[in-house]
Amino acid sequence: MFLFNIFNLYHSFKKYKAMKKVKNIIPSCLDCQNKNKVFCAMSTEEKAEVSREKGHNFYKKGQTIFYEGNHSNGLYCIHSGKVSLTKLGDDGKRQVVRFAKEGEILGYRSLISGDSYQATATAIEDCTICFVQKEKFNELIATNAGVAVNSMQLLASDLRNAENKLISIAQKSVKERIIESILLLQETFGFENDGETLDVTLSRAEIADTAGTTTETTIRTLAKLSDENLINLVGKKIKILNLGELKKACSVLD
Amino acid sequence: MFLFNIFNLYHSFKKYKAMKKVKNIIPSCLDCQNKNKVFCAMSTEEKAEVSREKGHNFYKKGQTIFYEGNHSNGLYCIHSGKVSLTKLGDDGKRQVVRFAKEGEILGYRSLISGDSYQATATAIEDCTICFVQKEKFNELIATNAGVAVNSMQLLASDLRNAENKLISIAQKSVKERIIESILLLQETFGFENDGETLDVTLSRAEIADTAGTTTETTIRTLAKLSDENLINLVGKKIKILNLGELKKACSVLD
DNA sequence: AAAGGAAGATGATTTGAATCATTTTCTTTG
DNA sequence: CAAAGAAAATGATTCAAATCATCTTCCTTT
Repeated sequence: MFLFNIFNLYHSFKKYKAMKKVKNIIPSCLDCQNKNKVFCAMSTEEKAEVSREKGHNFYKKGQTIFYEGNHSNGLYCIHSGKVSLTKLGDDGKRQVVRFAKEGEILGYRSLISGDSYQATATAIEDCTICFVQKEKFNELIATNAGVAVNSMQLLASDLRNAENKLISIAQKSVKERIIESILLLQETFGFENDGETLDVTLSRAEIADTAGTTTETTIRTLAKLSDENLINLVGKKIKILNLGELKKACSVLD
Repeated sequence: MFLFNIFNLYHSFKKYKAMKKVKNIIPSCLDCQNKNKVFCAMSTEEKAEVSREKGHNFYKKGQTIFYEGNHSNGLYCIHSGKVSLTKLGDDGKRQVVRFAKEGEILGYRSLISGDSYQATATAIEDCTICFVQKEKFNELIATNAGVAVNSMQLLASDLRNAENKLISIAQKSVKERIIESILLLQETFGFENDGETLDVTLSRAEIADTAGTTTETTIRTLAKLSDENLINLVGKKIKILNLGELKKACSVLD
């Protein structure tokens, strides 16, 4: 009975911690510490105004922020947490298009093109995300050339990444693609304090959807990479043991 | 001897015709008949100015307009002719990223991102292409919001296409991808006067590079599609016999 | 603490497409 | 026109990765 209470207490505590982490107070854009590649061009007044009008929301791990095909009525700016953007193929198979973290914006492209959202955004860990109305963003783009230029540059860089990914998937082996996925995760989310553990947790299936392969093949390939001492697997955590070799192995020098 | 002369004459004539086709006089931007998704926002004065400063060039089929990795110092606007944009994979295999025809602009993305050209542009038939200096384009973007917005929209639409292509290559069979390539060619270049022959001529190898497969597989797959009476092959020319069925066959309903 | 379900792991089998090899057909050019 | 080279076609073989099937481990929930 005593043990049971301890047990319960422990769980309540875990939940409390999780809640606490999520239900942070949202700072206004004025003192948002994230580096943001688009909104950084705003003046203090503009920031204050956006901040006044914006909304925000909490998303637990696994929750969907918006769906591919949904009508787009604004843009999302990640205040904290990590997000995956996926698209569905004709047969329903998921493909990760990119990952995003705090400071990054989602769904801005649809505002520019006037389309509906082109991908589904899902929280891969608990998130706090602000929402800026379509009208506000369009107004900003029209009045602040800096914001417009930054948006264009972001688009251009997303496009470059998409095309590079295209070539990878078209031409590289599964092993190389899985390595690329690991490297992408490293570049996007970096390491934990130990300097070698990737600071994300994905299921094997999610990694498979990133590399464009199946779960089974991903499991086998990760095991192989572990055998080769390039990475180390502890549960869902991936440590990169030899970044240089890993990078070498995914060029064709292999 | 007489016959030989006729023969020579015939060949000279063919060459002359080819030359004539290429060495057209370039109209100024003011009376350029191409519909252009970016420059259409320019005023008459702006057009006149761009026209005064722009250059132009002739490219024979097979010639390269610019190379991936080259420093970008301006943007190309296709006046006539057809172009393929390709990227090289790490192992040197080519991948067609997109096709472009008269009215479309090439290399603008590099100006926006400040990178070097991200793809190689090659004339797939004789071309006349104008060249606008980087400085001029940047000036336009800064002073004409319409041009800026149009550029953004173009970027956004290129990005959407790239991501869709990514999913296709990642998830679809070779047959489906080849059909998609044929459909892409149809959408980009349309039909000849007969309303069924694709108005482009590509080698099997080029189709393979578009679909992300090998030449042999492309040949076999085209033959199969021909057997199924979906297309018809006469030399390098492809006729689409049943557009509806073809579209159906490349969704997974297959 | 136990049950149930999800995720991970592993083996066996199949298969689509690449690769290699050769032949045939077109195109170009001296 | 004939030779040479490129592109297309076809067959045989190999192989990487998907699929199918089963089992284990981990996590959640009651």
